[in-house]
Amino acid sequence: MATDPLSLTFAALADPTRRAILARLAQGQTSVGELAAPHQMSLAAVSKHIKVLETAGLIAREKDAQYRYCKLQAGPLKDLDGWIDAYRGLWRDNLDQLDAYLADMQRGDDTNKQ
Amino acid sequence: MATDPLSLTFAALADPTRRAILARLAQGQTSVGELAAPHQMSLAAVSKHIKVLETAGLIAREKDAQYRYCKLQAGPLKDLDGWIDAYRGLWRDNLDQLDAYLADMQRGDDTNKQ
DNA sequence: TTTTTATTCAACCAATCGGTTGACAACCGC
DNA sequence: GCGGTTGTCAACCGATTGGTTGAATAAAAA
Repeated sequence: MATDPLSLTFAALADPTRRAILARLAQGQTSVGELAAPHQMSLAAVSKHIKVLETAGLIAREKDAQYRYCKLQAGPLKDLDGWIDAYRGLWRDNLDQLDAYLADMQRGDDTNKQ
Repeated sequence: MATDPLSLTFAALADPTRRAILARLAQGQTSVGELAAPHQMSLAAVSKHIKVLETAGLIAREKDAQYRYCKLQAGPLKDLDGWIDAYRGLWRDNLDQLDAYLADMQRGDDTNKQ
C-alpha cells in the first residue's frame, strides 16, 4: 500500500468497521473497549483497526490508567475534503449532461443514446 | 475487502496511480493507452487499475473501434462528499475551536459554545 | 490476407490485509 | 502481593493486492 498521507486516509476509510469507529468517535472520545463492544470480532482485531486509523492521523490516543482513550482528529478529513474540491464542480457538469440528454430526447435527437 | 459502495470508492481512491488516472479524466475522456502513458508500469497493470475504478463506479467505459474510452463518473465522489458532510462541522468546531471561540466572544455570539 | 495497434485475460509472485489465538504488560482494587 | 481488567504484541492463517509476463481478442491498416 502507498504510504502518502492521502492514500493512508483513503485506505483507512475503506473499511466499514473503521468508519463505524470514526462515527462513534464523532460523538466524543472513548476507550478501546467501548469502541470494540459493538463489533463481533476480537479486541485485538479492533485494536489493529484503531492503529490503522491512528497511523492515518484520523485519531489520537491518550493514556489514562489502564485505558486508552481515542479521539477523532479532523485534519486528514479536512485534507480529503480539499482533495474532493477539485472534483466538486463535476457532478454539476454531469447534471448538465443529463439535462442535455433529456432535452435531446425531447427534440428527437438520439446522438446521446448508447 | 468490503464490497459496499462506500468501501469500494474509498479503496479505489487509496492508490496514487488511480487518483492520477482520475485527475487525468477530470480533463476529459481518454483511451486506456493514453491513461497508461504517464505511468511506469505495464499496460496490463493500468488496465487493472481502471477496472478497480470502474467497479467502484468512478469511471465508465465506452468502446469505439479498438479503443476503450474512459470517462469520469461523479456519483461515487458525490456520495463520498455526502459522507464527509457528517464530519464537516468537526474541523470547524475542533481545529479552529479557539479562534472561533475568541471571534465569537468579540462579536458576543455564543452559538458555538458547547 | 497479413500485420499492427489497443486492450484484456490468465497465470503467477511477493507483500499486505483482516482476522484469529495466546502471551505479555500495565494498572486498579482488594 | 494477587487477581481482574484493559489493551497491545507476536505469530500465524487464508484471501486479496499490485505488479509481472505471455497469450488471446478485436479492430484498423497495409
